[in-house]
Amino acid sequence: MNIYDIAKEAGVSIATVSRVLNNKGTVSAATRARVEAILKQNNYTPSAIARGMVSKSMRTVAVLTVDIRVPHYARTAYTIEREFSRRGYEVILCNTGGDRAETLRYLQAVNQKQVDGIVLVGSVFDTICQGAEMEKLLTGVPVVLANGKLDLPNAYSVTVDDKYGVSLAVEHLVARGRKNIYYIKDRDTDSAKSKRDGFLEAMRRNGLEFADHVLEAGETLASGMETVQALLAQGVVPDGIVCGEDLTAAGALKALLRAGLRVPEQVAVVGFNNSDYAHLCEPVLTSVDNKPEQVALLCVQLLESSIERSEAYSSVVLQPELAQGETS
Amino acid sequence: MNIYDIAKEAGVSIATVSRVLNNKGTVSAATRARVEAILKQNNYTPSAIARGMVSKSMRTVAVLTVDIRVPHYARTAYTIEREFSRRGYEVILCNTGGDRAETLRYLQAVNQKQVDGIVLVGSVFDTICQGAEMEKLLTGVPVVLANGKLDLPNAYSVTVDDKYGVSLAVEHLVARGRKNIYYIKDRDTDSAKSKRDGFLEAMRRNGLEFADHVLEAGETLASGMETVQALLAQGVVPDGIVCGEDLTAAGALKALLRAGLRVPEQVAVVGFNNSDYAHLCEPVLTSVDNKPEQVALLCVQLLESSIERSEAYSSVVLQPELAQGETS
DNA sequence: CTGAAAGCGCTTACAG
DNA sequence: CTGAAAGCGCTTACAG
Repeated sequence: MNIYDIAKEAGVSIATVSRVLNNKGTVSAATRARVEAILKQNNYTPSAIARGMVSKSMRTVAVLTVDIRVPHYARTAYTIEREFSRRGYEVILCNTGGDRAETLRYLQAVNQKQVDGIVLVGSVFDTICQGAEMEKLLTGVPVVLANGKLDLPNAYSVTVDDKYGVSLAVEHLVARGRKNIYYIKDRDTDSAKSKRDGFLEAMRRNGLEFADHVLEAGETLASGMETVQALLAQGVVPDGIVCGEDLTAAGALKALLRAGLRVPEQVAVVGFNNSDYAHLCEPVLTSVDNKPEQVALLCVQLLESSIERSEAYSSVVLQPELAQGETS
Repeated sequence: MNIYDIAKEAGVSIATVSRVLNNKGTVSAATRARVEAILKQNNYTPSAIARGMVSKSMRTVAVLTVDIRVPHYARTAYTIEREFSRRGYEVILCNTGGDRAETLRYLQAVNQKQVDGIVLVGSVFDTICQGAEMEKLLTGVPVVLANGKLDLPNAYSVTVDDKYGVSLAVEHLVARGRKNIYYIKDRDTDSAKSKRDGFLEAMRRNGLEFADHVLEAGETLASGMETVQALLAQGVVPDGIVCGEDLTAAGALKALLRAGLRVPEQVAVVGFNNSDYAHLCEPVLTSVDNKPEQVALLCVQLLESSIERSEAYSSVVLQPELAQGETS
């Protein structure tokens, strides 16, 4: 059932049907009523593909992220999807695994589908999306990065000041009298580096020893746990641990509890993301809230303005806050 | 840059360009080489919309779920997305919130976009998708349900035997000598009811008291905690608790630990989903593994067969397993 | 207020 | 092996 069938049944031209469909142009009340009745009784739905053919838009945006199973990405992607849905867009989800080749594949695919915009969720993308090949794909379509930066004329970013976030955590521990503070770093993205820098700066500012106080871990619960176990095995008992992720913080907490240490009395722990993971911990993890919902909402607003009014916007930086739990 | 531009530059017809693009029909080696060179040097990408116009397919599927932030849905949706991506499809993500009106909106949208298939993730959809209005939207496109059932000729389902899963948990506790076992039920979906039935049946089978042993809770950590706190406040100390979700189980565990009870020595706890939540708990939660990745993979295989070969498949039921942790 | 016609960018029989 | 033409289902100037 297409617009021709409707036109025939209503005894009008397809142009008229199109007009009532889109409430555009002028149609006499009588004609409109007749066409609408036929539309209804045939349960007609216009083809978005045919419409896209002429408008060059399918009202679809692509969200590329590393892995939707990571709660922080899920929260961000969720809000992005909901906000775009309210605005009449569908969202294509892409799990790139942080892999360059996969990212390229996805960008090619959504480029062929002529998405109206792209949002890149995660700090990895500012490194991954370098190079002429990538830039070609990211050009000619509005792009916005959540927690990343890209030097392209059509790319905007919404970031959280990760460095400040970690420094908040350190200052918090210092205010509670902690001096022997360690940091667990879990990745090598720009964001992970800023966090580490925030740690180092805050430690220096407070005149605390920080040499060898940055521990490298993987992005898993087990790795957080093992890292702290290794530290304890060396005979080092910190009085504070700051982590770049709640997941590693939960692992750290596990290691401490299993070693019979009391948290926060003997060792305080602070995580990052203020996720469900933090709330699940017993005691509940103190964590840096980096506001993924706000980031997501701003991303959508920037992208929508870019798409619909092709306006130029500046990028936005949000300040994180400390969410007090019971581990500090 | 469209196919006409390429044709002109290569001095051939658009039909020939289309042939080399699709490796269809026959093209002389010389012509092919010339066209390919021009394609490359212009960085040409065919419009998926125009292709969709003729093929009536955008090679896109829609995944409707309640809320991608729920880890179990995230794991399912992740695998679905990855598997479809490998097969050359993009995935549209829809967070319906379990709401009927929203589900309808999403179905209308993806219907207009003529998606090639729909996967419904979650037990809510078998109740939500009842009614003529819904069925009209779900007709004419292959549909597959993960953890749900729908009585439509074109709808298949992959389910996990939830009832059996919970009975596994009960038998496990009984085998460890537990007798005063409670169940925490957190929703009212068909799946939640099967789980409860699994509890009741297993208790009956073992000759254990089960009247008033089903506690109603919300789908949150706090609610799981409060439910157990209320039970303890009544002076009841169970020796085993089975939960319909890891999240409520984590809450239950929290309540027990805070009440100074030892887990599993005094009270054993079993969750459901074998999620990261379970692993985060200290001690690590024993949990029923309901294999979301397997479910997702089967969904994709069923849907793909339906789409590409329009074959009829029967639905699949998977058996869950118990994942032994430290709380039992 | 309404219709005929062109155009969006492809694919696919059909001729040759 | 190659090209002319029709068709996919719409929207949009342009006439009238």
